[in-house]
Amino acid sequence: MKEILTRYDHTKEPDIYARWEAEKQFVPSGKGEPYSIVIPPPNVTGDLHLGHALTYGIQDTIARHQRRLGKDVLVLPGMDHAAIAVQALVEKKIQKEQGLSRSQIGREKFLEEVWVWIKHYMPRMEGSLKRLGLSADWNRFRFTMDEHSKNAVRTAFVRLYEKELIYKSEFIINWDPKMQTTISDDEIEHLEETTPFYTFKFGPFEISTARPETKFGDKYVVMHPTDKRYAKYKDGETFECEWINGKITATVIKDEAVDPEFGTGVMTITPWHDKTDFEIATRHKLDKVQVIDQFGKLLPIAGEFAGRKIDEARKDIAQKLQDKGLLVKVDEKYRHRVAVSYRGGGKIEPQILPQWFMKATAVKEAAIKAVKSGEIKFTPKNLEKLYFHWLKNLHDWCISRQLWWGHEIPAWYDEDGRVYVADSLEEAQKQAGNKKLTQDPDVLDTWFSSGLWPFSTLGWPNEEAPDLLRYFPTNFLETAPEIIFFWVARMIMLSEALTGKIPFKQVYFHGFVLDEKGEKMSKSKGNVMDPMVMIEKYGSDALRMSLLGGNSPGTPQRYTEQKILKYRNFATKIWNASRFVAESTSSNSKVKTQKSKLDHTEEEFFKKLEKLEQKNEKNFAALKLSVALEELYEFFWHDFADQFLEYEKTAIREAESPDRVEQAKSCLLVALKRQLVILSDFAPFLVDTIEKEMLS
RNA sequence: GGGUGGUUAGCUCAGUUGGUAGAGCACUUGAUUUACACUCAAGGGGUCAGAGGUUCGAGCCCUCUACCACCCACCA
Repeated sequence: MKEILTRYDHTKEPDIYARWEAEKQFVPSGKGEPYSIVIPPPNVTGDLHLGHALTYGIQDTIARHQRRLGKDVLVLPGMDHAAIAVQALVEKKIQKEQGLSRSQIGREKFLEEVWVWIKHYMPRMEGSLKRLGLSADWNRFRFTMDEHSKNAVRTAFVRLYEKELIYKSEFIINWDPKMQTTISDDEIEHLEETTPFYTFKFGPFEISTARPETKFGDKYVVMHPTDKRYAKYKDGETFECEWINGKITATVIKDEAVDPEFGTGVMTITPWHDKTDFEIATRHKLDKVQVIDQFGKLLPIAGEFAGRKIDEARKDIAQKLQDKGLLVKVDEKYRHRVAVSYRGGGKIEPQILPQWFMKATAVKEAAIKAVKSGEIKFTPKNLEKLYFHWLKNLHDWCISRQLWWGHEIPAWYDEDGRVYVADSLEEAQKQAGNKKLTQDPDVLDTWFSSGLWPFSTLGWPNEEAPDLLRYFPTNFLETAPEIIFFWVARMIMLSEALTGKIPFKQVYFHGFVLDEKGEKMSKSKGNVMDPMVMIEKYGSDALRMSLLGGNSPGTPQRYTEQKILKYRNFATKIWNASRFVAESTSSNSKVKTQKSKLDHTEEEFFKKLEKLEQKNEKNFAALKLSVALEELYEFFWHDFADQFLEYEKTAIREAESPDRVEQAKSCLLVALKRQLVILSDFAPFLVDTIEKEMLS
């Protein structure tokens, strides 16, 4: 036998993966009980981060375990076009490289640039996923913007429209003036800000606002119906009132949305630019007036301020009100939250615009039931509460985006503005006769196509697609709790609406991977740890085990290189214990254990090993991967390597009969092999190498 | 304002049918012609956030309090 190194050489891992692929190890056999995982497609926004390494590590560990149990395992890989995220990055890129904005470059050219981006990053990311050891069937790879996905999206849109679950309507939406698009409520984050808070006279009332620049069109003054201070003012009553640009006629409105405790308990409303105000105005059928345009500039209604940017005009407007003697007081240190686009970073300005919506009410009951009934299980279970809470308060989902990169909306308009929804222009033309049609310029929210992912990847809308029949609903979905609403809930809703089935049976949520200070890793903070660099340094298995071990589902973990060291050392330990067993048993290939001959120590050891195997299976069934790994670590290192192996080593050296030596060797070999089986879920590269180099 | 999770060794964290407190790192002492120094052996270090309750028995179940983290919400 050739000399074996004292270290596991992880640099050969890519070759091992290539061999696995060549041997078609990850192509489902089609035999046995099906077990399917459709991976959460990473955004094609760049390189993978540690969260990806964690999620795919969990999925692959589960997949390998199921495969080892004899199931017909499909792991379907794919990637997401990430409409707004990728568009923002490409816009930044062409701005930097060519000094051009997207409008300067034009839609067609811009999309070419996007594809250049995609084609650059997609292969890199595929390589990374393979480097993580993800045992996926790459023949079934899907991209959310490939032809198949496009077809699925069009079909879904048309069907939902026909079921009246999708509609177009004017509604108050979140407008991002920076990206020039609508975004959904979930794409907003709230940042605290200190800003002056003004109180003005408004007729007989005093009203407070942080945003005087929106107040030009205000002509309704609203208070709580039971507020005694204003009992003498009747709902619908009008009065003359001096305001920014002269006299106006204002109307009193009573509505429960007003908090009597806040400020003066009276407010004026700006329905075009505020959600609450919009709702009040809608309830009372009031006029809605636009004051700010899509670029964040004031419209002619602002009189002398027209054309000015809102932020700049604010102080001057307040000054004018003060000059007119309408200012009561200013609180300079008012803290409030501003809505900011999560992706683009622009300040959100609500606007009323015609947009496409998906109705929530009709499918949310089914989505609640799917989880309540236990058809879909969440791990950790407490996230079910979060899910129910969100669904209960769910409102319609704005699915159109004024972007260029994304799925085109399959809707066409004739010259009179009539809409035709169809899965192709030809079909739309059939409905429209000989009228000239133009397609809706908007694209769909990226989560619309992601929401179809578990079934669109398996062949839907072809309901006879073999993969769909065999592997849907899928068994396991692994993702981060932060996208429980964006993604998990929407997949469940869309699946119920389009297939009548649940999309998956088990959802497993991992926690955030944080830096050593407990802070989120981000490029701007410079605390990002690149999984590929860690793999270069320590090997893929060490990285995987370090992410899986020592934490529990849904809870965040602080992560340092030290943690990888622990498992890199574990890998070395396994390597050397195996090396010792292999080298000492190589002379006699026909080793076997005969239970009758086992001595007490051996018997106890094997009893304990059997217990470990049982516990391992139980832990996997309960999705306690961390516990399973830690138990394995303890057992292998301390029970096996430190004690049992030492015991047999002594026996081999000091034994008086050859039989005793044989027995010791066979015990070691059997014990090692059984442990390697369990280990192969967590450390596939290492175990494969040991088997190939030492035990074949 | 509402919700969820957390508080266990110096640090980072595990720990479910409730049964004498665990790991990694760090620390102390020792070992070595060694499978492995990415090692081994021995050891120090914990009123498991605080208070109360249930129980023969509580890190674990219940109640309250404190602090931390995250999420949600229309406070103009």
